[in-house]
Parts: sequence; C-alpha cells; structure tokens
Amino acid sequence: MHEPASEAELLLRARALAGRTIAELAGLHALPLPDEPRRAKGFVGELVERALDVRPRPGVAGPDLPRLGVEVKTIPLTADGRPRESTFVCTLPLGRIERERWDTSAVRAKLARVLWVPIEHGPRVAWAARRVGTAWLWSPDVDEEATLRADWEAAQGLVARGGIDALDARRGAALQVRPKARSGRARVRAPGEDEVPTSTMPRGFYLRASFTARVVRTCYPGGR
DNA sequence: TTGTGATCATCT
DNA sequence: AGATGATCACAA
Repeated sequence: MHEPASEAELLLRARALAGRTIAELAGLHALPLPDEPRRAKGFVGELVERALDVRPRPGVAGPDLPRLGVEVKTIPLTADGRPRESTFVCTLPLGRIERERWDTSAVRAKLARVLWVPIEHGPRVAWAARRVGTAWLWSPDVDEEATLRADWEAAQGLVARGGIDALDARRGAALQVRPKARSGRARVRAPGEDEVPTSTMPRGFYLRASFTARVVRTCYPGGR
C-alpha cells in the first residue's frame, strides 16, 4: 500500500470502508480493540487513517495529506445524520498568534479540503459494532469561508491584544476556541496586558456541531 | 511538553 | 438536550 496519490484514489479507498465496523477494521489491521473505549478517544480516527494508509507525519503542520492538501476527519453521526460532537481542528499557536494571518493559518490550510468519514453513533450500537458510513470530500463555500475567517480573525485579534482570558467557547459562529490540554493544570505562555506575557491553559480551535451539521446536510451522499 | 487523534462529563 | 470546559492516549 502507498499513500493515496489523488483525491479520487483517496475517496475510492474511503468508500470501500463503508459498512465495515470498528471491530472489523481493527481486525484487518491486527490492532487490539481498546478495553475501555472511553480511554481511547482517538482510536477510531487513527484506525481510519491507517485503513486509508494515511500516515502520521510527526512535526509537520498542515493537512494529513500535504501533497493533496486534504485533511481526514472522522465525524460521529447519529441515525438522523446529526453530528454528536464538535470537531477539533488544531491547537492555537498562542506563542506566535500575534503574527499569524488567516491566509496562512493552520485552520485555513486544514479546512480548505476535508475528507469527512462518518462513523455511526447511537445508543443502541455497541462501540466496536459502529459502522463506517459513506465518506465525502468537502471544501467550504464562500459563505462558510467568510464565517470561518471572521471567527478566526476575531479570536486572533483578541488574543493578540492580550484578551485570552476573555476568549471562551461562546465566541465564534462556526469556529470556537476551547481548552485542549492534558489536564486542567497545563499552562502555556500567551500575550498578556501591557506587553506582559501571561500564563494560560492551552486551547484548540473546534468546529461547532451546528456548523458541521450544515456541512452534512448539504454534502452527505446518503442525503439528509 | 507539544501536537496528533478526539470524546467525556458537567452545567445551563 | 446542547453547549462548554475538562480530559484520555500516544508519539516525538
């Protein structure tokens, strides 16, 4: 196997996964199922990347497939096609966010092209029996891009002005900022008031479920 | 410790 | 119930 060399190849591989359960995929790749799924939150995402032969690239920022400019994301969907969770995009570069611009941001690079891989999610299906759905490729349309940009620039501006303490998950129509850390005690440096750096918790950019719900409605091959 | 993959658990 | 803030595991 080799990494997908084109969007067509990537999509073909992803769609070949449709209908398989988590347990089946794990078996195909000789991966033991976690005893406690609650403690293996990234397992499904990593399993799908493995199944697509999309390899992790340590130390490299940007999309999972840099050559194609495509990011792979699993998304848990209920039977009626609603996302169960928000979607993590990337960490806030708090140490250098003052110098960031939307056009060259990691958020924009990652969301420019996304392969969404739906994962069945409901109270009646056991974790290991969840099935992969039909994947699709997406790019933000003009309105979505404008919304993402406005949210990103608002967050960037606030942090750059030393307002990290005022930045919570209630801001942002589509893109929000939430804690992203090993524990509540984790700390990183961020711009503070009067040029004095402050210490705060690490944050990440997330896509609100209301936003991805719209993406699903307009793009999911299964309709809905 | 930071970045990758996310979901958990509590609050409103 | 949906949203917010907190947390889990792993690699380098």
